[in-house]
Amino acid sequence: METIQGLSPEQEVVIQKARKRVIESIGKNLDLYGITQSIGHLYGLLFFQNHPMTLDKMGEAMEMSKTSMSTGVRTLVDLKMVNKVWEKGSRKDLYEVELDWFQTFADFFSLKWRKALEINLSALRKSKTELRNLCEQSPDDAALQAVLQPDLDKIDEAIRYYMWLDRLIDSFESGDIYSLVPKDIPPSERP
Amino acid sequence: METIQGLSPEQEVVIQKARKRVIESIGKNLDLYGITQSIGHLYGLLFFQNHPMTLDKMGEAMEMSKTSMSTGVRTLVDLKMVNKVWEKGSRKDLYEVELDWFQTFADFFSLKWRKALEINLSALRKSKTELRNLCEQSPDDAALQAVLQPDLDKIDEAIRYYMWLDRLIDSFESGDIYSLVPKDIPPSERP
DNA sequence: CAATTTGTACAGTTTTTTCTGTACATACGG
DNA sequence: CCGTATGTACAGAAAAAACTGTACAAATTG
Repeated sequence: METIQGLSPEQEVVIQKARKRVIESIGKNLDLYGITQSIGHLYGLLFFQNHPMTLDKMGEAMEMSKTSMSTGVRTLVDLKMVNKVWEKGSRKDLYEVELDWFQTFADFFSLKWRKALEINLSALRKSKTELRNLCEQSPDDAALQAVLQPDLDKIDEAIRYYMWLDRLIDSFESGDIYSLVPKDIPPSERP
Repeated sequence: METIQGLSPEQEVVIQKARKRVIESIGKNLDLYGITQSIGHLYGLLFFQNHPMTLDKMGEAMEMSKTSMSTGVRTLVDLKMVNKVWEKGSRKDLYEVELDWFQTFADFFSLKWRKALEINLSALRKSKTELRNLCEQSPDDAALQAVLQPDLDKIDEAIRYYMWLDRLIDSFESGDIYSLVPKDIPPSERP
C-alpha cells in the first residue's frame, strides 16, 4: 500500500480501510473472470497506486515473492489490464493499471472470446464439411440422413452464433457498442 | 456417445470423428470461460445427444463416476447451459443442452457480470461515502485533499463503468443487443 | 407402505495449480 | 568494459481443485 505523507493516523486508517475494501472486492471478483485471487489482489493494489510501481514494492506490499509478482504482473500486462512504463534513470521495470475500465473490459473479452471463437469455428467448419460430404455420398440412405440432419442443424446454428459473436466483438473493438449502450445517460433517465 | 443404428461402420467412424472434434474443441475452450475441461467435455457430449440423457449414461460415455456427473451437470444447470427434463415413467433425472446459444451466452454473462457488479459497486459506494465524509470533515487540509482526490476520481470512474455494464447486461437480457448487432446479416454484407 | 432405485454429501485420494527460492542471463550505470 | 542490479526460468514445496467410492436420504413404483 502506498505510503501516505502528512496525514494524521486517524485519517490514514480511514483511507486504508476504504481502499482495502475496494481492493479485496475487486480481487475476489476478478476470480469470476478466470483471474487468480492473488493476481486480482495485485491489480487492486496497483489501482490505488498514484505512481507506477516496481516489482519489489509489489512484493513488499503483497507480502509475496518477487517471482510471483513477475508472473502475476505479466498476466495482467498480457490482458492489457496493466501497462509497463519506463522511467529514465531507473533500471527497474515500472507498472501501472490501465485506468480506462471500458477499454480494459473491451480488450479482455475481445481477447478471450476471439480466441475461443477461432478455434471452435474452425472445428465446426471442418466437421461440417466432413458430414456434408458423407451426406452427399449416400443421398438415399434414409437412416444416415436421419442421423446427419440433426448434427448438421446444430452445427449450423452454432456457426450462426459465432458469426454473431464475431460482430459483437467488432463492436467492442470499434466502440460502436457505445452507441447502443452509451457510456453515460442523462440524469433524467437514470433509474 | 450416442449409439447409432443402421449405419455402416465406415459411416459411423466419420460421424463420431466429426462429433469428437467439435466436442473437444468446445470442452477445451469453455475452460476460457472458467469451466473445467471435463465439464466442458460433458457439455459437448450432451450437445450432440438427440435425446435427454441420464447421469448413468453420461458417466458411461465420459468414463467417469456418477458423482462427477452429478456435480458437473449441476454446474451446467446453474449456468443455464443445460436443462433438466422430466419424462413420465422414469424416475431418473434427464438433462439436455439449451440449444439456443444466443440465450446461453446472454444468461452466462448476465449471471457472472451481475454478480461481480453488485458486490464491487457496493464496495465502491461504501468506500466513496467514507472518503467523502473524511474529505468534508477537513476541507482545508491540503495534504489530505491531495491524497483523497485521486482516490475519489478513480472510484467515480469505476462506478461510471459499472453503471454502463449494468445497462449492457440489460440489453443482453432484453434482447436489445440484437438491434445493434443483429443475429443475422444480409448475404451482401457478409465479409 | 415397503422395496428399490436414484441423486448427492462427504471424506479421502489424486491431479493440477500456485507459490517460493535459487540460479542465471541480461542490461544498465559507472 | 566491468560490476552490480534486475527480471525470469526452473525445480521443488505448498495449496487448491477435481475426482472417486461409500453411505445415506429422498423419491417413485408396485
